[in-house]
Amino acid sequence: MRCSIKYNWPLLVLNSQSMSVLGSVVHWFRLDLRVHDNLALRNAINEAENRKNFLRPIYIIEPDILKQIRGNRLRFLIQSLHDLDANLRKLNTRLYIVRGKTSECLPELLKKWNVKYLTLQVDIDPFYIKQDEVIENFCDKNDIFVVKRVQHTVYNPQTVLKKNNGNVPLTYQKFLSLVNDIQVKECIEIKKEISEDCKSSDFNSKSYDVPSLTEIELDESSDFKYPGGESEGLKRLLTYMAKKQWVCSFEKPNTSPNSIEPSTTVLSPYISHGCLSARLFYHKLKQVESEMRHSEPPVSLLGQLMWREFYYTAGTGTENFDRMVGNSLCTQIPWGNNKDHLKAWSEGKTGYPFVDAIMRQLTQEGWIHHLARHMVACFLTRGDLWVSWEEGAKVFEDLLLDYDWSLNAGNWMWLSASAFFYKYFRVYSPVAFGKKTDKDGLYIKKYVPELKKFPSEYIYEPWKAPQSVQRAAGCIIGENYPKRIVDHDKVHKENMKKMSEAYKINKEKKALKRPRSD
DNA sequence: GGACCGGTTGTCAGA
DNA sequence: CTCTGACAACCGGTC
Repeated sequence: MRCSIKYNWPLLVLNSQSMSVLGSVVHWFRLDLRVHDNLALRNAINEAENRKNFLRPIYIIEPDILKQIRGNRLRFLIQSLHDLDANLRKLNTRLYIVRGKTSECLPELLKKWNVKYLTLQVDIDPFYIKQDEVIENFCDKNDIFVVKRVQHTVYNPQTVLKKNNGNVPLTYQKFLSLVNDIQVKECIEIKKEISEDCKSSDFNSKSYDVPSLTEIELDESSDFKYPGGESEGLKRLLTYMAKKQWVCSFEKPNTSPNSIEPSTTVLSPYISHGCLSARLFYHKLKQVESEMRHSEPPVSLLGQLMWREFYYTAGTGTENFDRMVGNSLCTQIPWGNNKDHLKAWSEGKTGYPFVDAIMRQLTQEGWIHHLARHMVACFLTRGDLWVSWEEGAKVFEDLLLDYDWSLNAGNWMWLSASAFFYKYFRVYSPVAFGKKTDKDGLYIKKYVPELKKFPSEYIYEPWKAPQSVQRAAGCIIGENYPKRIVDHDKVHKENMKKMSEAYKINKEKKALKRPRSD
């Protein structure tokens, strides 16, 4: 179990000055790329100042990550690191970028720097859990005190699970009832400049600088829609919180998935990277809501934040949460394995313009509206292509700026009707759904420019356009834009039957597992 | 055990 | 333009 450890050593234990000068305190940044509301960072600063130790806030860039994540997310990360460095410098410290494999270079540095105290944020992604175990073992053996803080969510998922007798709350309402009476603590502030004594001799070394975008072969010149960083995140938060009427009347299902400019806040990339504290968002929302009548969860803005908490709780309390097999929450469904369909979907070449527009916006900008995610996730899985939600989740992991381990797996299970949501007969139509908020298909015309000149009448179903219309629009279906890869009307009904079968088997299995009461 | 309720966000036809 | 029911009938939580 990962919980924060309280630090109680009396300060008098270490009183030799020569000893304390040699020691270092490290705060290890991962998914908490901010100075505000960062308790682990403040713990590190206090410890360094009290003991006159060197303070080294670090971030580790793994060589693999440059290959693993695509341009948009990598760019967001690098921008966030630049901003973090700048914000740390305002406090008279800096960010030390370390390059290498964490399991190798971190123990080496902890020794080299004579680190006595390491602080970090608890993260629940199995990747981090595994990595942390290695590092914590090393620290244990080398008398390095480790302080871990839960600060990526408003509530501590472990606390919520405990309140539910160790069980994962399976409905949103149940989750809300569990957190209803939990008091949310105020945010942490770090304002005071850090003492000169905490600067090590290598403070000005360029070798620890944040790499430039050009250095890692990313375009620096373009104007980016969602620049990374704490400063951007805070600015965005304050801009939206100032629109009090908008905040209080927000209802998610009434926002548009296909407006040209986002109809929601796009705070998610900042929260997922920890550029913005979820708790700060919570308190700001509470403050605005206290002033007037407002919408309520699940549809309100606060409700959106609670969805994140809901999935974090489920992800924390479930083995193999990001997989179907071995995942107790997930209905076992015999998904197919059509690689061509998966490829067409991920590249925005399904022949369904609305689906393709969404996938292309995702590739280009790294963000799509939540309901747009519904559309394409349903289409890939239970709606049309019958491809496993795990495949879709991998593509989202690659492309989304706001990629988050527990939210990604949780939402994919929701949309594929594998967990949390079960009304599999509610299928999104790739033709009808987008029309509700964008009758003329302006969104499609922006992201699928081949179809720019198509008349609105055919923009959602270009295969229906007569040859003469296709020629006039300069786009022949099957040549300049793909023919649709499946017939939605036909295939979604077949898939519903398959879902029904899978549910039936699932039910029988569950009945077998249930202990008999005689 | 069983009945009932409610679930952020479906679609289509018809009133 | 908004509302309704049919479609076919899911699940978890509660009493």
